[in-house]
Amino acid sequence: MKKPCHCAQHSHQKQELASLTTRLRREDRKITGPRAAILEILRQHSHPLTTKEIFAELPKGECDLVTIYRAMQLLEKLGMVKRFDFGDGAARFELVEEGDDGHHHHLICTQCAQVVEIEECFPPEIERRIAQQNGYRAVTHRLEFFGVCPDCQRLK
Amino acid sequence: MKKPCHCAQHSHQKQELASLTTRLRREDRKITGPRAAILEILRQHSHPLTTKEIFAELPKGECDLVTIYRAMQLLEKLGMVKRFDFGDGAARFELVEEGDDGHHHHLICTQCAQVVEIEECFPPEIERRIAQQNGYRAVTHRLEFFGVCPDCQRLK
DNA sequence: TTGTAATTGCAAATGATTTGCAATTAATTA
DNA sequence: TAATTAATTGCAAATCATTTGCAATTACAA
Ligand SMILES: [Mn+2]
Ligand SMILES: [Mn+2]
Ligand SMILES: [Zn+2]
Ligand SMILES: [Zn+2]
Repeated sequence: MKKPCHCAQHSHQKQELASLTTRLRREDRKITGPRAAILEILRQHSHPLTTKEIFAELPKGECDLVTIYRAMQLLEKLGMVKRFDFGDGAARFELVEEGDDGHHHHLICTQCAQVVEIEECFPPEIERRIAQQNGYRAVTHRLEFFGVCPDCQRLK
Repeated sequence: MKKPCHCAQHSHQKQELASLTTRLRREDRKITGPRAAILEILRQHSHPLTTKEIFAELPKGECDLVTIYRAMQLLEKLGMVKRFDFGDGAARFELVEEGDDGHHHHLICTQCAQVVEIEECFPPEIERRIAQQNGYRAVTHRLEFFGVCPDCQRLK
């Protein structure tokens, strides 16, 4: 049996798993094998995953693809994951910290699909102006960047 | 037979239609009934249209839905239309002026889907910084705004 | 342990888009 | 103007991601 590790990094992760299951139970949801496994996989990745990428990482037979689709719908509704759209027809999901809305953007390589998490956001003042000029309320945006990553430039 | 009209507006449209067919022929493409009809519909709209919106506007029996899908693929490849993704599963297309790449954005009402064409773009200097910091080249972006339009605010 | 609502698997349905293929046609060419 | 041919089209069927119906299973509160 492994000794439990209490370093900052791992205690953070443990914390997270507990808080995730708590969030589910708070909504009268059950912690099931498939859900725990899905959350675990999402926790191990810093970039958004497609439904079938999650499926592929799951020990074979752990659960049906449909179950993942249903889980992602639920988790999104509960605000536990954020859905992203890279424009290739498959939705991607990323875990969201409690209390956060998960809004952020990515830079995706058009050749190998490598993903970089982006800190920058569309300037709020410009967005406010756009909303105001058109009389729209509660305006937000979807934004993703595309380009050629360093590796793919080399292979040119 | 109707007399030809030479007012600014119509001559502009004629010009455009001619230039559109020219662009096609330049690539050894044929000007067919369906294509002319599709281009004509696109010319009459200032917002992007889905394939089935185009289909619906076409005189019934004018052409098959598949033909529109194929036409949009061709027109996109030739740079005559720009494809947009509002995240609802259906691609939208807008005519692009010759020599232009059609890059721009929209503000979409999340309740009634009303669309506003947006002039603003993501600040180039910030995009340049994002590209540089990550070693990416040829970086561009996809960006759409979402909010509640004036009409839908009233109906609240 | 029991009761019950939540969850799951499996098959089938959807909806958008693509593909195969034989018949049709626009645009040359003779 | 008629013959020639590559491009185009219609129709059916195939794909792909995602959703839905339903009966069997299960988490978990009492
Ligand atoms: Mn991310
Ligand atoms: Mn537009
Ligand atoms: Zn943003
Ligand atoms: Zn832009």
